[in-house]
Amino acid sequence: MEKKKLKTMTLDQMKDKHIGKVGTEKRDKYEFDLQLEILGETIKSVRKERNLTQEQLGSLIGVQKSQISKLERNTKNVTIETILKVFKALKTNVKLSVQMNEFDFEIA
Amino acid sequence: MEKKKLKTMTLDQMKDKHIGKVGTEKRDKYEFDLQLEILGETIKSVRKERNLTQEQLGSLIGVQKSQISKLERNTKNVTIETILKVFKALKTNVKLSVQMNEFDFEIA
DNA sequence: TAAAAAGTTGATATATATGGAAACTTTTCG
DNA sequence: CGAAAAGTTTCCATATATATCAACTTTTTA
Repeated sequence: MEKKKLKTMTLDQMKDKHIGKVGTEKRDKYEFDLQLEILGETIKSVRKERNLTQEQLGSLIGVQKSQISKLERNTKNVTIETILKVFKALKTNVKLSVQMNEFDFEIA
Repeated sequence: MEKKKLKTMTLDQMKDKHIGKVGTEKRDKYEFDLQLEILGETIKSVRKERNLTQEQLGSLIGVQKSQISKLERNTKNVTIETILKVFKALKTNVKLSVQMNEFDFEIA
């Protein structure tokens, strides 16, 4: 997690992406039904917002860029551990909400 | 998914668990940071609320009760596919929300 | 309190998620 | 356009998640 030379993202770089709103004001939030397909897209879009290449994200986690590519295009299923690892590296919080539909549950 | 003899959960059974509130009024919702430990507990608590045994839940999915036990006590990591399968059987909706912390992202 | 039901654990087999390496394609930019 | 950077894909190895079965422990209930 700790690196020697830190290059903090400049405000100008930020302005390019988030016009007007600054700092704590603007907080991007993605919410969606848990699906494999969407998850990959989300990783990609968060990574983009962090202005990272697949290679950079990979090195934060300790994997090759090809691995990131695979996760983003999810050709495969994913484990929770991987999800946590990726979003932690992206300094992004992940919440899971579980909502029971109705009381009409029935058993055989 | 389709079974011959359906035994719908009676309202009385429900009242035991959800005092006062009836039907669509009361909807249980669990929300938590995505963590392995909590997830297992959640499966268990939703299953209990559905008044199912591990064996019954297992048969809905097509696995043995021992497998459900392991998921609930999660001795292991879990894949998204498994999460989806379990909660679908429990007629429970699963949402994932992803929130970016700040703009203070830094790269080496 | 004994039997039945529910849940746990360990051994084991199999499927598949993770990951690297390298070649390849696509995008970016001088 | 042509080179560099970024992203993708294929082949492959390895770790591990899924799952069963059977024996065991714990809980429930008649």
